[in-house]
Amino acid sequence: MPELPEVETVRRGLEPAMTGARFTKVEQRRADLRFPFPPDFAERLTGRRVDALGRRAKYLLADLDNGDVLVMHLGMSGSFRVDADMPGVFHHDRSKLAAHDHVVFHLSSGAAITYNDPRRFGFMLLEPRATLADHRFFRDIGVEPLGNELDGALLARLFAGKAAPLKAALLDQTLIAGLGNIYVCEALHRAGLSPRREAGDLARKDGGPTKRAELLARCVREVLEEAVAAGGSSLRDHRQADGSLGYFQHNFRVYDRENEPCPKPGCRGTIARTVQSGRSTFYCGVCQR
DNA sequence: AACACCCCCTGTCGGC
DNA sequence: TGCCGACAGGGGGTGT
Repeated sequence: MPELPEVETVRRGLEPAMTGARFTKVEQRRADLRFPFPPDFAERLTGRRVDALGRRAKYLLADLDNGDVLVMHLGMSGSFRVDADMPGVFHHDRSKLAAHDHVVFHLSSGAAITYNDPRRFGFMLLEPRATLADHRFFRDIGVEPLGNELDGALLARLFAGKAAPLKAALLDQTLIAGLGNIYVCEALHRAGLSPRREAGDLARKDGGPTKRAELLARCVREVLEEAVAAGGSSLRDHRQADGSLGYFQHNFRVYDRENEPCPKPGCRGTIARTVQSGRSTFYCGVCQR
């Protein structure tokens, strides 16, 4: 599920239970997810307090009271579940564990937070806050699309000289961080731009932004903001931390809508599917140029 | 440097 | 019904 709006939704769901709480017990139920857990993972977390729960791109960042950061990435299929008010009730004493529940955080708030991830493309790291920006996973991460920086001018600067198609450039986390396959397709449709158009085409010769760059920057922000407001998208029954469903999937205009009529008012096109960089692209060949 | 691929892993779905 | 391939929200690593 998780692109920026979904990760932000997870962050908001976990924040009340985590912030200010201490880890009273950490159950690590296997040695690795995508990567091995950090050495002594459970021991190093136990007793620590969470000072703040943040997000960078698609990463969740729990700032701990000893200067470390618990970094969590959901990969393709990761999710968190919060069971509130269960002091002393440990999952391994009950039959509450589900398949693919890999980590359980028991917190002094009384909440138990369970990480579930069938495909195990997610991972957790424990890194000092002071050097996190230098970590190889974070060193080259691009701009936050919902921060104040992303406008047509910046988009043009990022894309200038790039021969890659817009689809690939928007997916490139070293340029803009947090967009994934769904929201790239949606933003391009809103902007009326072909996913195949050269990214460099959005910069003028003098490096300034074209009208298309201004429009695309607006559409990227708009679709992400709407999705965050809707609690993200719930595909394949994916749920928010509190068990509720995000509903932005009902607002998809092109994603997973191959052969449906283009929803743009007045457009007579049909949504097509193609493959770019090994991922499905959904678009309307009539109104997206 | 800037691609294009392949891979990690499990579950689901459509076609035969 | 069962089997098999294709595909799924990500992204690190390798090779050209």
